[in-house]
Amino acid sequence: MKNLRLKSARAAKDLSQEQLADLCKVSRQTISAIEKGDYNPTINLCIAICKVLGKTLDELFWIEEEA
Amino acid sequence: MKNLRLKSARAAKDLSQEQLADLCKVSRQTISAIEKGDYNPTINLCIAICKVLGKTLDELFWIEEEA
DNA sequence: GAAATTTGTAAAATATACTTGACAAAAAGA
DNA sequence: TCTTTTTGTCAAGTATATTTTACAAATTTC
Repeated sequence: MKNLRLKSARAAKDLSQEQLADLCKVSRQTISAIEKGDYNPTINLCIAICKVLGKTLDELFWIEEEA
Repeated sequence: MKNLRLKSARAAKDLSQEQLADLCKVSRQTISAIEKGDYNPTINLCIAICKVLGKTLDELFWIEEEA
């Protein structure tokens, strides 16, 4: 499932995937894969992304419904 | 760094590490390692733990200060 | 509409999350 | 004290997160 909240938060800071990736010290493909979904990043990376984008874990990564 | 919030939330539900592990479909050692700290679980596992314990990501896994 | 930037995606390699099995120490219950 | 349960930890293996390189499609900018 796509993570549109992340895509939106990144857009709000006017950052490209590559810029966000650099700030999180991770590759561009990793950011792309997370936004694309079907991906299971580590909590430390999620926290790093949240801090760069000024959001919390719940705001960007919490999922209400999960099969 | 130890995750005492997780340990506390588990105690509040009166669950052993092994019981929590079973409910999260993960090994006991993995739960032990997460509570012990120095560990970097995936976001999906964190979400599974949160749901079992009735907590949110921010409550159990958010970190204010990170070197 | 050409050039530059951004994004999607794929394959192979590497790093690391997680498992399994096992044993000892600590804690809890009798 | 004795027994049972819980927890810490280690070593070797498996699964998967992440990297690197690369190319094409899409978007933006001039």
